[in-house]
Amino acid sequence: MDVNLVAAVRRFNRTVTQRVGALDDRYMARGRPLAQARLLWEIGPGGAEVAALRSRLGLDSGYLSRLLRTLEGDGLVTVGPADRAGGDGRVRVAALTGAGLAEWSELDRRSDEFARSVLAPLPGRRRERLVAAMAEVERLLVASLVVIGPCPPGDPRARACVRAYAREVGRRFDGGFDPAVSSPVHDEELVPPAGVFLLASLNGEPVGCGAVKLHAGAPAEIKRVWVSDSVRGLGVGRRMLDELERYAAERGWAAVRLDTNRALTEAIAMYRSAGYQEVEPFNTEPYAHHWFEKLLAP
Amino acid sequence: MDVNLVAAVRRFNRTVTQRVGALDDRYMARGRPLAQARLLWEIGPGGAEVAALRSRLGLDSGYLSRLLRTLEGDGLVTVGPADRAGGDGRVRVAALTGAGLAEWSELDRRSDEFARSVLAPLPGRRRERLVAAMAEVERLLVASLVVIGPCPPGDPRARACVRAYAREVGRRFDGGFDPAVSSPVHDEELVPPAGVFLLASLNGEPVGCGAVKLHAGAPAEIKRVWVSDSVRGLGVGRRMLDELERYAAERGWAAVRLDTNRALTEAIAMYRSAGYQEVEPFNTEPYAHHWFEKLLAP
DNA sequence: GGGATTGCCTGACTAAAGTCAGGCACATGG
DNA sequence: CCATGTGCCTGACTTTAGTCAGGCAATCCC
Repeated sequence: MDVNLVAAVRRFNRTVTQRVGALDDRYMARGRPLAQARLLWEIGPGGAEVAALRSRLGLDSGYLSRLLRTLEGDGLVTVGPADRAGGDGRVRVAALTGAGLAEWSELDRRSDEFARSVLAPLPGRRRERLVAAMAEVERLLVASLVVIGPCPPGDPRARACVRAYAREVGRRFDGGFDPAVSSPVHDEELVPPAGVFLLASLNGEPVGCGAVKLHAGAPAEIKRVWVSDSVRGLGVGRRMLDELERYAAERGWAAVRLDTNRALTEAIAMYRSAGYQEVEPFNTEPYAHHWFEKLLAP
Repeated sequence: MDVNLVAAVRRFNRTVTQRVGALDDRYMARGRPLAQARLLWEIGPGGAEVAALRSRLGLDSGYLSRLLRTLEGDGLVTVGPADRAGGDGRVRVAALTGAGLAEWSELDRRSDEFARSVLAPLPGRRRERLVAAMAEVERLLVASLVVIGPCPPGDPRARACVRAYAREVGRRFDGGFDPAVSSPVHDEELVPPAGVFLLASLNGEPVGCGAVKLHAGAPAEIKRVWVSDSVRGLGVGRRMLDELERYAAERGWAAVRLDTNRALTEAIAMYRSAGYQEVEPFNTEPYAHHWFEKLLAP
């Protein structure tokens, strides 16, 4: 990887995280310990479950409990049982009191003020360029936060991805898409050792999927490669494809293949650029127009 | 200010400083307290004076001393008197030992690795776009770190700016620039109550200057407005002008004026866009081609 | 040369952050 | 309905970060 690019990223990290980050903290914690301020902020006007707070802030259970007790003692927060009927009686939710809400608004105001202080010294044009550049950095950084890993096909997140996939395909195919007509894929085929289902997640939210079936005595077959709109163009599809190929290659398969619909033009371009060759139809999938195959390096 | 811009900056701050910043810290501090790791890093292979470390890291004198003692105890650092002949016998320099250098290299390697991990998931094109956007964000953020404040004209930083100003003017004027020919400005004229000299600094380094003389019974006169190349285009000149005008207005002056050379085209454009009107020559400055005046709001 | 200043150090603190073990109440799956 | 697990809590700790006052030696400025 180009050394100049790496150096530029390092410079950016240094400038931005140290200076802006540190300043941001000072703005947040108004006399209050930073951890408390962050917690108060994270609870927010709508309240939050204690478990959610723990995972969002990455805090130890005991430490969080103590922080909540302190805020409760200051009259900013109330912690009580979740009042959802039929809910788990163990989970507790934290909510802001009137005073807590006032405090939260103050934090919100300060956060706003800080953002303004970043923009204020710039002339109008540059302001817009800064914001545009920030949006681009943010969007592209997201790519490094997407993690791809195996997931049972029955998992709700996996199901959500497959549904999103079907919805999109239904919207884009000329004559719509009827899952009953397409050749079916059963969950058992996507569980090791028969195959695998991979999920791409961003901060725990599913943003893409892909699967491979390891057919005995035939090339492995890639299915259901899908990437959410929110992260399209960030190379997630390509990484998914790489992972699926790697899975097959590591288990001894020498080739993978897949079929696709002519409406999915970006997908087709990606397959070609990833080294897939168009081949004669190898199945009778009614929605397919193109069939691809790629030989895997051993 | 546009609410959308503010919201975008806040989103950026949140994503970048919290996620990237936190990760960066984890990468840095390998088992060692973060403050120690940062200090080790800041000392660097070339060593550093203790005073410099204190100001760069913003640490309390006692705390820094203790940190150095700890690193010394771990055999990573040696602290000794500065060995420059004729140097101040009180200043001490910290230097890395062999083990310290190894540790430093490891930190460097990790920092590199982290930068790579940000770039790695992206396809090549996007990688370059990310780096370009980062560079733009960094550059434009710098504007918010520039502070403008009064400074005695005899201060070495002020002198450095005035020298840089004269150098640049000498380079750009058709026939060069000879300070002896130009109408002189004496330090006393730029000290309250006669006038003021303002310095623009970025992290303590001078990056621009400007001065105003409060003539009795005449418009105040703006002199020596200069901005370093490194921060040009970020609105620093305009801010400097605003501050100088404010200074004069607050003390009861109703107008400011200035003269300038035709070679300084951006400056002339800035004066016009800031509301300055071209007027007849009000002095006999040999290097001036344009004279401007602006009425100040009371 | 003597008083004030500066650079660095030590001792004596405090507050914040974070860890760990255990305990109670509720939930869940046989 | 019992064993096991989960969510939250408390008590008892440690480590890290940071502050403040004072002190010594070198230096600077009359």
